[in-house]
Amino acid sequence: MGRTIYCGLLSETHIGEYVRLQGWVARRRDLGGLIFIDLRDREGIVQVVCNPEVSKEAMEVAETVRSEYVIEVEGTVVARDPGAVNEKMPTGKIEVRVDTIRVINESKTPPFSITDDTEASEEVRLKYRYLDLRRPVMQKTFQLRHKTNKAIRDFLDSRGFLEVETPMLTRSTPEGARDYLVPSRVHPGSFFALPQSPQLFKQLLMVGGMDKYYQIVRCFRDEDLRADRQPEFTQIDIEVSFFEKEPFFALIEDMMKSIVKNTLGLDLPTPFPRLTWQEAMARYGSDKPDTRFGMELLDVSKAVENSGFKVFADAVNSGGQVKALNVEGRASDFSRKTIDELTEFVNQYGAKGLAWLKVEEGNFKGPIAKFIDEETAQQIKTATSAKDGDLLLFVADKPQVVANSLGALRLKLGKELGLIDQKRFNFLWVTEFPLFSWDEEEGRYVAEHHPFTMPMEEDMEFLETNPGVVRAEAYDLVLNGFELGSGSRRIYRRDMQERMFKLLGFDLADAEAQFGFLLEAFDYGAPPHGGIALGIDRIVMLLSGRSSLRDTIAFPKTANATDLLTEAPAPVSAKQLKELALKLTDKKELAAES
RNA sequence: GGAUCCGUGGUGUAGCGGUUAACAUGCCUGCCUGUCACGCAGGAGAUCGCCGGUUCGAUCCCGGUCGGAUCCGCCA
Repeated sequence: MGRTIYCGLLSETHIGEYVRLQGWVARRRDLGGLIFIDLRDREGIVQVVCNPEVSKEAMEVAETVRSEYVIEVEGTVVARDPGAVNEKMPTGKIEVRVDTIRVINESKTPPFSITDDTEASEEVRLKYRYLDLRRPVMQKTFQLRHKTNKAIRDFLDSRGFLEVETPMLTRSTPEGARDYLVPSRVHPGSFFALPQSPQLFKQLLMVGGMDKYYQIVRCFRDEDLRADRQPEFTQIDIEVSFFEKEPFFALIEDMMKSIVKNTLGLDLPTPFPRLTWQEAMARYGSDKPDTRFGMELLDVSKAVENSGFKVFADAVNSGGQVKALNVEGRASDFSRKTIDELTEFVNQYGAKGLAWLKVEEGNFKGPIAKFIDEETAQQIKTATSAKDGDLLLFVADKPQVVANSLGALRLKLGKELGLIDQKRFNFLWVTEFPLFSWDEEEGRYVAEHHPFTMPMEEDMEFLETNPGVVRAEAYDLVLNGFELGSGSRRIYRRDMQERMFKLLGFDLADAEAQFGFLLEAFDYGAPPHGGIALGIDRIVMLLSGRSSLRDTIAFPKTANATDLLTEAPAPVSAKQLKELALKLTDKKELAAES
């Protein structure tokens, strides 16, 4: 016979009821003549009491149980004496007076304490992930993740969307992330790729008349990891036919509203603010700005272009810019040593230096102050609104370096100075992304979003003449400085798609070989369409206030792309390799040859 | 591919060119009828990640390697 209720759901309303509980021993307090057990299950913890005056047999069993034993108890829910109430526990006003205990399974002593405040390193937690998952905070995260998925499905169902699955074994296509490859046994020498996203399939579903599609789908990218990047991750992938931008933005806003309402119970204001990519880069130095605090990038290029400080003037006159952050009122918090550390920080982003000025009694102070003439000083003050007690931090460089370094510095300072309101959820659309970006390595333009993105109508004329300025009908949804996902209106005509491939430097035969199926599909009445894909892991991470994607994935990979629990990846047998017609080369030998 | 930080009883940390390798917690035993981080008394528990070098002597210094974390590059 099963449980009658979860431990964590018991409350004063159950006083007097006879219950059967099944769970894990979180803690045992043996007072000699009385034993308390904190019993834990998915929903929480409740205290059960074994008293020989109630049941001598139960007492004897209770003496043998240890941490993480799986037990079943039966007994009566009773109110605790006023003096024995534990205000810190949700179930602290009651306890269960035990009649019988049964040990269902014993447990070795766990390697770390199964509590929210466990001290165990992440390495240990991942090795014993099944124990880590028992911690209440993990249980809550995965309940939140479930609610997120359910909110998405309920919402999209109510709007007439169909969930359609697409292949996991598909073909490798050029562009984009490195593929995870799967060798074909039936076709030696040929490989499937695991999908980076279902992009082409969802477009084909539109050609296939599905009209409104969504899928909660696993995606794979064989690139290096970050705290917010895993090699396999889950997207909510959405595509609609007869796409129109405004209704579509409203749809996604309503979906996010529904997610936040159904998980955290909060009402999200809509519509979300929008920034063009240009403006985001100019003001925040990022295409995914965290708008929970100010301290925006301030352009002082005009102010310093004729100044006596050569570093600044030269930067502007060679096509670069000079921008500043105004750390308002905090000048006295920054010593030379701390500024030196900030300089090292921006060096990582390619900035050659970090100039600074403090404002004291209306005057600039600092090593570069002597190079700033009075007129320039006035102009800098006007451009930055600098006043007494402020610290100005400058980077002079190419626009991209200025944006990257000051954008990152802004975030770092925002966090360290406590400027960020952790309770806020600042959603933001970033629109009008560039269609292309220049790839130094390849010496050609590459698609900023992907090669199926529609250029903006008004920029079409520059496609061949000045591709760098062409904007795309592409947009990102950003939350608190994290990119939740990207979408776009798609190309749906063969001629436009072929033009795009040409611009990307594909020769027509290659394009035909790799994307012929898509081009051919466009020949058969493809409807205009567009969509978006949002990272569910990241959504859950932000909603649950965690700082690592690993905390939102049941069995995540380490930074080194391995699984410490199963020890995957692992070598395979010679027989398996032979079946797949694969031969291994020594990686070290390979490296030596090249 | 690069940078930085970390690796010492089960867990989390301290430590020092020669120590009986320290502390907390956990674990074991005993006592304890209102605890809830129970308390008290006692006890067990460490190849100081691995390999090599320097040294009379290395957990400590140096080099390499493996593992973990964060960031840059990379991630249409």
